[in-house]
Amino acid sequence: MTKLSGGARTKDEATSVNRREQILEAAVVVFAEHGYFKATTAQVAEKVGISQPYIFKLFKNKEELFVAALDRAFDRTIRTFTEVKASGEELLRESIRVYEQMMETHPSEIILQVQALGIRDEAIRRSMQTGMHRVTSLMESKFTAAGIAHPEVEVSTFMANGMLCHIAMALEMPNLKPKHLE
Amino acid sequence: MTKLSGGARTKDEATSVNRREQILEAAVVVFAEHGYFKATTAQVAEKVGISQPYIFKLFKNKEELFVAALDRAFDRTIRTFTEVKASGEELLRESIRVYEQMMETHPSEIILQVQALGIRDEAIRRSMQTGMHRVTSLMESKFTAAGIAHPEVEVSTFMANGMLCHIAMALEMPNLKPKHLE
DNA sequence: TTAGGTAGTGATTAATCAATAACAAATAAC
DNA sequence: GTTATTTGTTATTGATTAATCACTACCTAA
Repeated sequence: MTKLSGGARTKDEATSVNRREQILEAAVVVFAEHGYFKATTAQVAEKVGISQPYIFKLFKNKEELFVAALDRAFDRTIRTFTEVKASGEELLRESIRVYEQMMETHPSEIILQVQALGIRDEAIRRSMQTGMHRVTSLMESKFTAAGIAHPEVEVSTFMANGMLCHIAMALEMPNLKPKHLE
Repeated sequence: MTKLSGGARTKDEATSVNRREQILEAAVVVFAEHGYFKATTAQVAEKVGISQPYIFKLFKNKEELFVAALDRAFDRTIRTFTEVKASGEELLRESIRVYEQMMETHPSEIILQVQALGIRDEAIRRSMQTGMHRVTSLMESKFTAAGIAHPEVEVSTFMANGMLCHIAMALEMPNLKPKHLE
């Protein structure tokens, strides 16, 4: 086997870095399906194909695992919106488009964000706060750079409709989705 | 003591109807503070001044208690918006006003609604669905009766901003509140 | 060849809590 | 004044599950 440093090994090899990723991927799905408290670390482990205790070698506790999964979801959100290259008028339309795309490709991460809204846990709330702040700030700078008239108001409306969309999905109420999207 | 039927006795008397109300009032606060899963029936009981098992004489289980508390929160929301007597232009402004008032007078019920968004439990989700539907339908009929141009779109925007407001409160992020409110 | 690191497991536990059962006291009814 | 009903309590348990501990197998570098 070739000598390799760090995490740059082949994909199916079990480095702890790979395991972390696998666990996170499973955790997002399990947490989204059952909710933070009902989901068990055993379910996550089973999905990955490892033993339940091993999760605690890579994550300090269940809370930290959830926070890491949540951060992952926000990372994707940020990345998705960052990649939007559109100017002026089209920025809003294009942002909505990629958002809707993300709802289809990564529904569990959306559900996770909705769940985190209601969890009263300190660490999770902080993670949620910074996540929301990151998205808001990003959109504000993009809207401003695009020369949109009242960026603050537009971003606020964008976030409001985005959250209503999230909620419609989490509650399985398609009729609740923002109306002017069509 | 006068013989009375139903729940129309003096307030400090311990009829099961009164107890139900007391328990619900306490439950709203306890659930809002700790979240559905972390909150214990013992905490609710302590706040009322009764024993923990007695709660199960009046509510089948914890889930039913939460659902009853949630329904109560939506009942108030509905009542609040129903009482708005304003026509045309002013309906929206007045609706926002009473909503903001409710956020100050009954914050726990708002928090409860946000929490319920993320709970994956069947019964709770159904209750949340009908709650959201009731509010949406009510506002739609009011907006329509007031002769507002595109009632569906206006209601959707109203709901979106309302939910963002809820979220801003639950996350303690005042900056997240809809911008055009000021 | 041995010393050390990485990846992983099985067994267990300590704590928590919803829910039940069995009992008691007060109130109302006849 | 005795019976029935409502209102409540104490004691207890059954189930769940995050987290720890002690241990093994394997690889690799000197």
